Amino acid sequence: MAATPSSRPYLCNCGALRKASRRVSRLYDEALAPIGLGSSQHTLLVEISRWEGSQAPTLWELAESMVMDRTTIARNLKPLERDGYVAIRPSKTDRRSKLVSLTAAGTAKVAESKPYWLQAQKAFERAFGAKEAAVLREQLLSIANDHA
Amino acid sequence: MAATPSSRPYLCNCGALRKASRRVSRLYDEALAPIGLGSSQHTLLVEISRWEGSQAPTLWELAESMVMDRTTIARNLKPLERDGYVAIRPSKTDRRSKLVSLTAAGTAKVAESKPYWLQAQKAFERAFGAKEAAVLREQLLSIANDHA
DNA sequence: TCCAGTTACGTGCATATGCACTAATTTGCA
DNA sequence: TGCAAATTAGTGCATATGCACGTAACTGGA
Repeated sequence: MAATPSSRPYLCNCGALRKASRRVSRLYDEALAPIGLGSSQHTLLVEISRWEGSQAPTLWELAESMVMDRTTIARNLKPLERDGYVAIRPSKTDRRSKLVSLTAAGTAKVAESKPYWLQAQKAFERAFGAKEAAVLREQLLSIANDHA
Repeated sequence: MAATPSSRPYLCNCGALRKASRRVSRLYDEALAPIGLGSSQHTLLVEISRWEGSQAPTLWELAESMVMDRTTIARNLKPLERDGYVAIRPSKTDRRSKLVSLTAAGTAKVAESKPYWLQAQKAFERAFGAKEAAVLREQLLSIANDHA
């Protein structure tokens, strides 16, 4: 037990954020494990699915919306491409760009993952409160999207 | 610009947490770059320093307080040990355990890092609000330490 | 005392994360 | 038109993260 090093208050916003992020990531990882997706992969697939109906995003656009480095996105897509969930093809209007989209299998995987994801989502909100979680999410997203 | 895939609300607590975590980590990484520490390394050094005055933590205890996997802690300590900031020695009362502590150089590094860390800390709180940040930290730490 | 169960750690594997540097392409201005 | 500047992506490197599996050491009861 224990592991309470000091009673001094913990002041680092970054440290608190990362700790919570690790804890919650593991919760979602466990929930998604039965279908072979990690929390990060799941988030990525869902994010791509949010472009449905509009032009497929470039790597750069996807990186922006994921608040991720461009090169990180490219690498994180590798396993998903290998497993047939996403397709990456060069843009016809700009040969530098690559467009990312879900395959049929990818769309199906997102649908399949939903109940597992929901389980983690509910577990979190059972502990933290659903309304509190909604507020927290908004705060976190405003931090994430802070283009200051 | 742009990269707003959909106007549908973003519901995933885990996704929001990870996005915010990445954004803020980069803020702290940049601030700490001049002294050659990453945000994660800085947090780790500070966490170890919080044991000052009491028995040095074992890898297991440190992992607990960092909300990190045991093996992750061990590996993250490697660069810090290599650079002479932390010492890892076997426990004399339990030969399975290893105790982690700061070296003199490590203690000095924590002191040296403070103004750089403070700069990131203030930048964050300038944008998010100091009081709001304090509340957010408490929430994040309660999530991180949720032993449910 | 001795062994079964528990505990603390290390290694191999796979993914996650971002920076510096490089290559190809596009764009805008002279 | 033509080239300098900006944009988009890829590679190499280093660290971050956790799981499965294996090993050594401790602990408690028969």
